[in-house]
Amino acid sequence: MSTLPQQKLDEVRSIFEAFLKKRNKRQTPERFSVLEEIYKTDDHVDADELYLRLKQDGTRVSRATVYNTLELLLECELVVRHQFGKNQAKYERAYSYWQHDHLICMDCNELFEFCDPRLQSIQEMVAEIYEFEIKHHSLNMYGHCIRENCPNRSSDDEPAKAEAAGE
Amino acid sequence: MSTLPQQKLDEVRSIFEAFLKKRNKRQTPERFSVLEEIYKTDDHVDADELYLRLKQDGTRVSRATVYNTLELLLECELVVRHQFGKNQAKYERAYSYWQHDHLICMDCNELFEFCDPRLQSIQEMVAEIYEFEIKHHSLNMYGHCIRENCPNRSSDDEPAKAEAAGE
DNA sequence: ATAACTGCAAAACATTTGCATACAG
DNA sequence: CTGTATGCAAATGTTTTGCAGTTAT
Repeated sequence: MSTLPQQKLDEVRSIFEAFLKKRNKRQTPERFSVLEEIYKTDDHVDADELYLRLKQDGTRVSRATVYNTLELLLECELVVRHQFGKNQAKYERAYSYWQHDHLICMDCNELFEFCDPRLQSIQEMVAEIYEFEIKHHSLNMYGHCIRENCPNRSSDDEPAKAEAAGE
Repeated sequence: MSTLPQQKLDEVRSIFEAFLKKRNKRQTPERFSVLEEIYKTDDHVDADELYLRLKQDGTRVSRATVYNTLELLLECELVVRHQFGKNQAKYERAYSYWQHDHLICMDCNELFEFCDPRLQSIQEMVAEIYEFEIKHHSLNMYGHCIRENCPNRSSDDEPAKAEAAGE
């Protein structure tokens, strides 16, 4: 799933071209570099990581251009942005991939993707009740995984809840 | 729902006291000021807003202390933090309030709270499948509300999707 | 008393912006 | 050619940190 068939890459590229043309935006090599870099993997990358990867690949783009291009890619829905609790957005390719939700281990930060059709029903019901046109949603579940090598194992850092109102 | 009965405030306060004692932390007036300020309303406030409100109420606390105290309040689960797409966290009182999810209008930023029991089932199923102990989740739905006075009405800013792969 | 907490200001970090230069149309 | 996009560096906005002074225990 990590690498993408050339055909899909071409599709994605032409979607972006069409979008830029429609908006009277220029088709600069930097923009296509950013697009291709983000479509190279199925990672959830942040803007700086993307900048560094591009640099490492020998593509000279500035951070400003990376941010700028990501904004365009969000607008044409070729990329989605996630906010996983930190103040740093993560970006992920979106074309022809299932819309999924996320499960995050708070110990090792491992990230899993899942999908449950009931969310669609919930979304529709909420839309109807509140008279909204819902465009998208973001569902993240946070917890502890049970992996052997997960820092969870050494849980001296116990949640220390407040179940003691009258202690 | 905005104002809180004194009894609940006392409960919340003693939960915090117990938590601080358990952690060998000091019970400073600043910490209780922050707690009380956030429990005064059902708003979703950011750290700076909280700082300003405290200042206006005549309580002298620094931003650093606000952030610091919010961290403690998150740990004892008296407060929850939300990341609504922007890079600024919002905080909300949590004790004795229903765990709810959010519906956000992308035009006017109006925020609605909802709750659907199916989410609980989804959470349990995901926990079982991925062998996770899920602690909490965050579900936000984004869209357009249908209110008369919502900036949505003047939608010249149409999504401009990329449905034209072969244009 | 004394170790932890506070306020302040500076630092860190992510993101945005302004402006001179480069280049797509 | 022309105006838009780029790169750079400086600005912004949020959160964190270091340190001297203060205070709860």
